[in-house]
Amino acid sequence: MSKMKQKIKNMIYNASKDAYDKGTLPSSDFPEIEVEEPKTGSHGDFSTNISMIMASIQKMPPRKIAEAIIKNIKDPDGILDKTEIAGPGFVNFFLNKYSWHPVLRKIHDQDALYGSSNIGEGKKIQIEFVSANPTGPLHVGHGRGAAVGDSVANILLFCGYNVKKEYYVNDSGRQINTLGRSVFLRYKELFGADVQFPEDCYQGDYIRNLSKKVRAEKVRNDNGDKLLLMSEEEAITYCAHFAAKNILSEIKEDLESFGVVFDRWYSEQSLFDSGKVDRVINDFRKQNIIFEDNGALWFRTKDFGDEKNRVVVRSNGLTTYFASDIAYHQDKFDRGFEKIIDVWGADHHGYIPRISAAIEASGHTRDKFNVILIQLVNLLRNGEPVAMSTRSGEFVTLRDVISEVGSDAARFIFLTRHYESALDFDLELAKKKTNDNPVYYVQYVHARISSIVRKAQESGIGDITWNDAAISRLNEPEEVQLIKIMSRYPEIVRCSAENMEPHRITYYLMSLASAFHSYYNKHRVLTDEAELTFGRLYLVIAVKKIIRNGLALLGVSAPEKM
RNA sequence: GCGCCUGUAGCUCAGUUGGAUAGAGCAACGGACUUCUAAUCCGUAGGUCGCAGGUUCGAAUCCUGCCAGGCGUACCA
Repeated sequence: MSKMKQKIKNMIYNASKDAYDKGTLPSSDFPEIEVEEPKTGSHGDFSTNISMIMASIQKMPPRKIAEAIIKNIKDPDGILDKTEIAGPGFVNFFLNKYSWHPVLRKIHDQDALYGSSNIGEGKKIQIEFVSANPTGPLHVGHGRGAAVGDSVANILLFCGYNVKKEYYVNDSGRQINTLGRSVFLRYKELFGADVQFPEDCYQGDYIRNLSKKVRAEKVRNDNGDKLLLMSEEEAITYCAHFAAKNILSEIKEDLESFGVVFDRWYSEQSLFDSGKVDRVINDFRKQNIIFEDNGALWFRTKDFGDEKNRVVVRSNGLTTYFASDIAYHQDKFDRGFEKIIDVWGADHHGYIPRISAAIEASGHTRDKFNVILIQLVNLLRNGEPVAMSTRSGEFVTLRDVISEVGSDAARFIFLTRHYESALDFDLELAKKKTNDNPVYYVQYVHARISSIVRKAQESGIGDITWNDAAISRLNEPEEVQLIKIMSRYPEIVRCSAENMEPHRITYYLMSLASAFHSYYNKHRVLTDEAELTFGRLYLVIAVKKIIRNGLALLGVSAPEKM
């Protein structure tokens, strides 16, 4: 909470108490005081609804209570201009314009840490995101998950959590086998074999490229046709490993160019190799949480609120993904994470009750498990849908998008919506350098201020530090407005962390940018008066710092020049 | 059928966790560059918050029931 808000709260509390002591208010049972910032300026800088809440307790009409409170308000620091009663009984507080100035000092002092907090109290928290199967390149949908996951991680870190980012690699199971089969068939084609390429194999061109890479790899030792001499099973396994490794390193590259770096890449196969999957299945069998029916092993997810029980080992002896997921999520808690976040595509939402069940069965409460469901991304070009079908292999990859519109624009656009609503991503729009495209609108503020600072330095103005006389010159309504907006930043960040909603920061930055651009157009920073210039530089540098900090949380750069 | 998400200005979306007269951008119209970056700004216009009830001082927000769209509902991943 902002310092200012806390001050107002204290004033209200003390005033209520004084009113009770004097007998104006009959009850000392005060509800929690809520102070908010009204959206319309005519309702003051802060406002409280306390008298409406108190009405039933005090058995008095709200406006009477408001009167009693206002009469007892004390303002030793002189921050108030006036107070008033409005509407059904709101008490509105109008602050003296000078009372906002200390916010600027705080921004300069805390610098890159302005807006940070310790609400996380160092709690170990893990966020797992992207986790795309290494069977093909990342596409735009994965990009949205990456942008959201990475940004949430940044925000939580900024708020005092001990955050680890993880990518779960599905490097085992059927789809990896299919990958190997797809590559091997294309490989055979390279040697003139006439193959009927099955529909359930991966269709994309990248499979052909991989088969060529397999051949090239082998060519160092022999004619490149070595795989044809192996058993089919051996060859497929070889291709599978080769291809998965290759694709995974491409995925890693793509993510890095998108500014996303993981702390750990966790292999699904390792859960089998270390025996963790077997162990958890055995444990749960003993506890009768897993039972046998019709030759398959079932998890009693229904007992934990799921709509039906789920298979963990099929009657053919193969485990389902759910089996390794149980072990994986148990392992997350075993590693000491107090809270885990999974970022999934919304089409996986049916999976939540299953994993929740597994977590509860492992002895953890389900409130420690959070899922962020990312809704669909519709890729458009000039308003027309771009074909995207993984089946035919015709999809626009994240790599394509980044190279076309840039990482900054892509990340920002992914974060301009709440992740719970579907997003239209228009490639042409993302490249536009107008107000249609808010990325540049925000970055432009940073570049403009950088330019002003450069000019100031050229004219010999040295370090900009707090100076009472200079700061007191900041009286223009647009200046006070800017400071007020800046004072809200820490609360925005906190809110964004609590709800795991990066878009709140995106919107905040747009409104700060808007206020700055207005100010810039109306007033000059570099004036003939040294003192005024100094004060205004102090102001705009504060804006610059917040823009930089906020963009950093979104994973977007803050350019000095544009 | 059941479950999850969505429904706010012509379009794309916010909405401080229940507050006062519901806000931005785009598109439309009219203005502002000899001055720190016009990738900007200022102004006008635009609304039955899907519909109907309910909860209370007060509802876009909470509860119920409908309507519409998307997704999911495998011994698939």
